[in-house]
Amino acid sequence: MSVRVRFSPSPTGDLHVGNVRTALFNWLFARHEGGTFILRIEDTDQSRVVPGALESIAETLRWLGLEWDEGPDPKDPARYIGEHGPYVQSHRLDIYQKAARQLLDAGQAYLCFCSSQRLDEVRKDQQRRKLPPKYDRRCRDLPSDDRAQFEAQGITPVFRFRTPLAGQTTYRDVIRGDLIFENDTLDDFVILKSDGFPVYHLASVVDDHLMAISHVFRGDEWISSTPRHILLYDAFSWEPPTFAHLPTILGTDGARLGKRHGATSVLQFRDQGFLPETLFNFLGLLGWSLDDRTEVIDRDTFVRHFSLERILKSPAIFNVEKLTWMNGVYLRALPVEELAERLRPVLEAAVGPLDREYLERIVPLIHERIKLLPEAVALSGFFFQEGELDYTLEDMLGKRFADDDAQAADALEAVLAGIDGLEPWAHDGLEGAIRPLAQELGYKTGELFGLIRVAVTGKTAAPPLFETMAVLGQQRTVERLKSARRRLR
RNA sequence: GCCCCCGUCGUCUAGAGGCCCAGGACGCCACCCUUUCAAGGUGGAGACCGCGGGUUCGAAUCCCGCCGGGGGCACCA
Repeated sequence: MSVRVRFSPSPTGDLHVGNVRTALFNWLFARHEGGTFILRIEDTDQSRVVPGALESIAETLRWLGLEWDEGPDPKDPARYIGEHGPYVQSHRLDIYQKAARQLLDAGQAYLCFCSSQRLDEVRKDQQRRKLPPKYDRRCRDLPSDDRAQFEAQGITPVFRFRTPLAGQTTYRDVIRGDLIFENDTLDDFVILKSDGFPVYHLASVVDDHLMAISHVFRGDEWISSTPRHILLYDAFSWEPPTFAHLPTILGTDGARLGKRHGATSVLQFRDQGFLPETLFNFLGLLGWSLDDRTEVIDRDTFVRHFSLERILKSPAIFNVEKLTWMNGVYLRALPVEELAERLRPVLEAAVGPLDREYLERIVPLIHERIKLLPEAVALSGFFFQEGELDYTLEDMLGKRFADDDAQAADALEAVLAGIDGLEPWAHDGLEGAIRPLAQELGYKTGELFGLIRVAVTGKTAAPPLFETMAVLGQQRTVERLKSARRRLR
């Protein structure tokens, strides 16, 4: 039997890391098994649909390289890819209505005319009496006279599933083993709403069957709903798929990921300067591991080794610090030209159009110093700055020259003299001219270099001095040294 | 209230009865390298394996109870 899995988000907003981890595991399993990865949009609650959410979902998946084999065509919402479509549930209403009708005719479902007010009252009363809130089955065996009366009043009924009153419903979860539920803890849930839309349970069961889904990987918040789904498969005489309920991803405080946790949307992480390969790797390791030591894993290795057996049961807290470390790892692994191109948009937004050659000389200097793309701006800004640098005398003078402006000025003077007319203007020549000066003037190299560093970059922490001066160019370097000298007068 | 799931360093995890007085990674702290910052290297602190009982010659690993955390119980998904 061929492996067919689906990722089926609701278009209610951006995908957060939990959703995406679910998508990733589905995708990995499909690729590992040579199966099919399907994207399905579950928009049966029209009131919650957010415009643009579908586009955002597609963008997130594409950014991470989780391409789907069947699903909506991102280029044209009216079309779709695959033979089991459409893949947007609101385009499949007739299918669900037919299915609901089928259950009704078979006596597996019934019409319910109860108003939402009555339902609310029943629920409130049950809660007040510390009873589990459950539909009281008022319409389960409604005499046909009553039904005719309700219909005459023009009440649109909902379809409810006729849940067995006794017995057990069980299923085997690949990750958690056998799960057993008493049917009397379940109630007669709605399958078709009065607006003609199905409820999740019906829609997903019908679609998973029609789309020949073999494995359902989804968040573990669905564990308690699964018996309902099993009951539905039974009612239709369909073979249920294999279920695997993935552990939750929690926020730093151990609570469910939500608005209070800073960035949780994957697109936000992208905008903060994380690379897609970082998110892919990191999310792939939340609830799954390759072995006892490997942390950095490329996508081919993930695909090759992904296995159900190594999926964890326990929830994981999303640790941004480790994510940031990992981004540094991926950044450092990037070839210079590629990093330059990824950095270009970020830098150009800050300093304007960039010369390719200049950029590619700067990138190696900040390469192993950035963990996030936008950090490049702060780290390399002085390379692009025109005119005077902004720094304090205190920073420039450091401990050694703190009370001795005149000595600092003399030192700078000596440096200027040393590099005057230097040819070629490159690392080795600069070092050859400046390093001996420290000893001649009686300073430690670090003391002299520190002075120059701030004069030239405006910062106490910067890339290696001579490389920096070489890339910065003779004219700018000399200008800045002179400017620093002037400030000391 | 009822039902279900989960429980190894702060965090991500390895561990499927003896290899574990528990290994790796992030973070943290030292030291080394070094012109600063990074990167890299070495070392360290950090987990009485949620707690209490069993079973066993032997348990993080098996069983029971408890506690803690999370989820579900909608004409939401």
